[in-house]
Amino acid sequence: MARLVDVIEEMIKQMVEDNNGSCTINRSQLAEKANCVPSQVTYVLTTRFSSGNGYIVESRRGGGGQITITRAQHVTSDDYLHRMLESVGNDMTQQQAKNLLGSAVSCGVISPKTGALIMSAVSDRALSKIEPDIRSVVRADIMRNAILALMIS
Amino acid sequence: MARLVDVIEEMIKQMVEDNNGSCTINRSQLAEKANCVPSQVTYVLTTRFSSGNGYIVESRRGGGGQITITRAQHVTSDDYLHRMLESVGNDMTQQQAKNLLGSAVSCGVISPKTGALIMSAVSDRALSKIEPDIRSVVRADIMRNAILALMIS
DNA sequence: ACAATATGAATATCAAAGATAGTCAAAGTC
DNA sequence: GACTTTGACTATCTTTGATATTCATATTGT
Repeated sequence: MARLVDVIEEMIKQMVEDNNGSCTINRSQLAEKANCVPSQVTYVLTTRFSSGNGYIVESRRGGGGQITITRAQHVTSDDYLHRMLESVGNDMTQQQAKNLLGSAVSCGVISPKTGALIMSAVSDRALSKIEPDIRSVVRADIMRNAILALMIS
Repeated sequence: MARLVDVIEEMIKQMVEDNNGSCTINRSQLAEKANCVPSQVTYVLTTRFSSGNGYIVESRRGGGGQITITRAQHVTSDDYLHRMLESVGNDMTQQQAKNLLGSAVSCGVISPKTGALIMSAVSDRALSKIEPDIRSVVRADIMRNAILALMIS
């Protein structure tokens, strides 16, 4: 008996592949199709389509709400970014971020401007309201999402 | 299922573009055309045509009342970024961020790539580890820092 | 004629209801 | 013990409608 997670994961991946690397779903509808509660879809998305897995997930609530899943495309020159992504661990200090971005800039993978932009987003200053004990975890999350955005666009 | 907000937003944008960056509407008439209550038009104007989105909305009540929507012309991108920075309040929802960046992209102030990059950094997904009650405050912090980075570089 | 007021015609506001998606913890499964 | 499944509760966005506000014009009192 196939697990629900696997069924839903397959359904979504199918839709993404059938649609040029991106698809938009309605959570409740998909849940009904898969015969499960809506939050199960959310669970699958967070465990199988996280940024670490190479996907970007965007959503909107409210009337006509929807979820869009996009697969990051690995083009040849994205190898560096790919490794960069993998090298982002569970947490990341400001200094680590600076080093990582500095390397990418000096390799010409990203422009100095882009480097400065991302650095500003993960700086201690930008994250000052976050409790110190989870700050570097959030920083890693943001960094991963930023790298994915670079890979996609 | 198209959302009413999207339909009305499109109608207004079309009229603005068809008319050299500015148009004057009659709220009740537009509401009738879109098959909705008049206040829905007001809602669209406040959520999609705010000054943060690069529009100026003026209105008059009473007999012959009307609403004029004008696309603000931002002379320099620096100017635009300045206004953008000012329009970031104490907190910011994901949707607000998306609107703000979308406007900047469509005005050509930032590239789609940069827009996607910043969006990824302030997405709910990137900030999921932050407690919900301060998440939008942190989002605003990051957004402000990112805009500053754009202004500097 | 003039000023004050009443009337009708718009738009603004705000809160309630509706429609989705997210969160989290408890229970279940392997 | 880690992963999955469920569902009650929460957060966010949209839609609707009742009420308030504003403006132009007509009417009235002197």
